[in-house]
Parts: sequence; structure tokens; C-alpha cells
Amino acid sequence: MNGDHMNRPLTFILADDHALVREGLKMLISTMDNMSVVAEAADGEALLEQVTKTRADLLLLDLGMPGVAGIQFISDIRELVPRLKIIVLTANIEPRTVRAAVEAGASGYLTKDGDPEELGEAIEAIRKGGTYLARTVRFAVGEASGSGRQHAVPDILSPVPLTRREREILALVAQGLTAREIAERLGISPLTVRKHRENLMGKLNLHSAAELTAYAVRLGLPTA
Amino acid sequence: MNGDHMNRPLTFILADDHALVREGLKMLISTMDNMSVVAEAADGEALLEQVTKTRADLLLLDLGMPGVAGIQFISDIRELVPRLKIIVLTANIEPRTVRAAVEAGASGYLTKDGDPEELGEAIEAIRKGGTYLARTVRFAVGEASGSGRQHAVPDILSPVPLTRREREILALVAQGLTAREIAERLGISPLTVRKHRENLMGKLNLHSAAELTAYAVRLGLPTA
DNA sequence: GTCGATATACGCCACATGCCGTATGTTTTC
DNA sequence: GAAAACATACGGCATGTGGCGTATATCGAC
Repeated sequence: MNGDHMNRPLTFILADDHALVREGLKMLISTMDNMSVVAEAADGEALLEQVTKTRADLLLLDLGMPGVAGIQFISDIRELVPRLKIIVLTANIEPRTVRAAVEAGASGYLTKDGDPEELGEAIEAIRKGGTYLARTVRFAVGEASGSGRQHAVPDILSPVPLTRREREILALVAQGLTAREIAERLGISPLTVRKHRENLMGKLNLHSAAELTAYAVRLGLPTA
Repeated sequence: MNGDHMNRPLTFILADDHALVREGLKMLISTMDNMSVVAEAADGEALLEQVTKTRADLLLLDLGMPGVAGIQFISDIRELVPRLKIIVLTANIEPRTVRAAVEAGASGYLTKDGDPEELGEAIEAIRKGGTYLARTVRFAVGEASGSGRQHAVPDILSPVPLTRREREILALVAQGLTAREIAERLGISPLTVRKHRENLMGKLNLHSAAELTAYAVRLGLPTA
């Protein structure tokens, strides 16, 4: 971001739990000028190791990885290694998630069903110190000042920061457990679990365990 | 399978709703000898068009595509174009799904988190007229005769053929709708919906709407 | 024409859930 | 050290759900 315009190659960490997808992305990146993949990770633990061990410039992060509780992970990494820019790569196009990712410190947000060229555009934008949102989700953030959004933003919820406990309980609800089962597993009262769940539904604007489950699955939490 | 050992290149159709993933797979395949991708499809409709229009040898099918009601689609395509061999590519490793896919006529079953080399191995096996299952799911089918399975197969359910109505209701349950809402939408009694749901849970060995939802989402049904 | 599968519909019961309120102790933040 | 956020816990009430049984109409297969 200072004097190294485009001499030194940009280094990447690839984080995606699908080896086949990683392989494909590596191929894609290797066809670009001055780019190289220096590390890969298939789960959150491996990723944490790699981000501290390597000195990569960019992290291409699949939000659907096991052991990666989504958004929270972004802020964790930003705190740990501030110089590492994060590009989120996911199938999730919910406005809620996009906003949360950006506010957590992601520099880019790409969707898996987007135009492959967007990867290059995102890298370029971020190298210049900017941020990049995939065209498919750009409407989600309201454009801040732009000419005029074509679609109204559906739900105006704040980025919905979940507490640690809430995330924990969301993950268990997502596995189809009842309040009682969750309570047993956590060693607390079923009534407390219910309260947490109520708070979750309030924050996320959902209205049933099934919707919570769907939300969690789409968010990439493990479901079995 | 007859005289064309390896002169004519093998032609592929890629079906995956994620353009980025398709791009990566295309790269991967292009690095192999005598392989070429002749068509791509991002949804079920486009795919149906391509399978009839082109005369490809192999279909690499992501089971998570929108508009593709999973397994059912495999038998549909097999009926339509019997010469086209199907390799399923999915993140779903449920024994139930694996067995169902194979019985529906899939020649291969690869998982997205599997070893990328498996793609080559699968193609080779299928070219010889065999079938190929990813190592991560091979246990699911019981090996039929094999030396000895390392893990017992957890649930012994038959491949679970769902009726049209049941699939319809599964999709709606998966969106978090209550029995009443589903009944209104279909113009039938809520009690009937409940019965269908009970039958579904019986067939799939699930025990709550949340589990049904998780199942449907993993299966690739739309959830919003 | 009968049999089986499917779709339809109802009732009962125990239990879980969603929504409301209140309360207390702990931890984090300012 | 005060204020805010969080985790804990309880109660009531209307509704939904899961598991059970029963019953009828339709339709395609044999």
C-alpha cells in the first residue's frame, strides 16, 4: 500500500473446506499476473495457524467452512493480523450477512455465483486501498450516497452482532435439538435456552426454529 | 466403451450454479489429457437444454443447484439421454443421498471436500464402464462384497423414494412455513399437511421440522 | 376387478414453541 | 465506580408439533 506498486507479487491464503474448489481457485489465480497462493486451509484451526505463520497480503475466505462461525471470524483475524486484507467468498447473499461482513472488516465480498472476472476486479480495488462488493450484493449496503438504488433494502436490521452464547445456541438449534436437549448439553436451564433463542429470533427477525435452522445452514454452520 | 479407446476427446457438461466454481473446474479439466468442456449450466432448466442439445459423454452435476430437486433429476436425465454418464459433485455426504444417487443412475459420486485427484480417478473408472465413489462416502454403500468395512453403516433406510406431494411439502417446510401456511398455499387441510409431514419424517428418519429443514437445505432445496 | 400406493381428512394427547413479562448476578465498558 | 450488556432463571398463555390411530376417494398396476 506504500511503495511496492506492482513489483512484489501479491500473496494469497485460500480458505475453503472444499479441496476441489480450492484447486480450481488456485488455477484461476495462477493465471493472473503477479499473484501466488502461499497457503491453504480447510478449516478454521488450520487457517488461524496459516494467517500467523505466513505473511500473505490477501485472504480468500469461504464463509461456509466448518469451525468458522462466520462473521465473527473476520473480526478475529483483523485483530490478529491487521495487514491481511480479507475477501469473503460465499454463496450467501443476504443483505444482513453482507453488511455484517463489511462492518467486521472484510475488504471484499464475492459470491460464488458471480462473474469470475469479479475476482480480478476485487483484487485490483483492494490493492488500491478500496473495498469491493460483488454486483449481486451491492444493493445490500445502500450505496451510501449513490445515484439511486434500484431496489429498496428489504430489512433494515443493524448488522446483528450475536453474543458468543447466542452463536453457540444457534449452532445447536441448527442441528435440530430441542431447548431441553440444548440445556442438558450446556448444563443450563431449558428456560434460559429458550430465552437465548427468543433473543436470537428477535435479532435476526426470524420466527421459528425451522427458520433459524435454515438461516444457520445458509450461514455455513454445521448441521449434523 | 467400444472401439474408441482414447482417440476422441471426452466431452463434459458442467452443471454448477457457482460460476466461480465452474471456472475452476473447467481449468482443472483442461489440464487433463483429451478432455474438454462443451457446455455449462447454472440451473436445471439450462441443463436440460444442454443435455439434449449437446452430445457430451459426461455430466458433472452439482446436486445443490437451484431448480434441481436433487436425486430425482438424475433419473430424469438418465431417461432422457441414457448415453450420458453422470458424476455427482456435492458437499452432501449422507449415506442416504449417496445410495439414492447411485440407484438413480449416477456413475460417480464425488464430494467437494475430497481429494482433487479423485476426479481423474472417477473419469478413468467410468470410461471403463464402472462406477466411482469418493473415498469419503464409499462406506455408505456397504461395499457389496468388500473385504470389511471400517465403520458400520449408521442408518439402513432404503433410498427413500419421496412422492411428488411429499417433495412439494418438504420444500415448503424447509422454508420455515407452518402446517397451516402450507395448507393455505396448497389449498388443502392443515391436517393433511401434517400427515404428509409425518410420513416424510418417517421415511427420512427425522424427528422435527428443524431437522427436516436442515435436511432440505443440505439437499439443495431453496430456503428463501 | 382387485390391490396397493397416494392424497385427502379427522381426533387425541403430551410436549415444545413463540411471545410476553420479570428478576438477579456477572462481566465488560466507559 | 457507575452504566450497559450479557447470562442466568422463572411463569403464563395461545399455538404448533410429533406420534398415534382411523377413514375415504382416486388412480394406476397387475
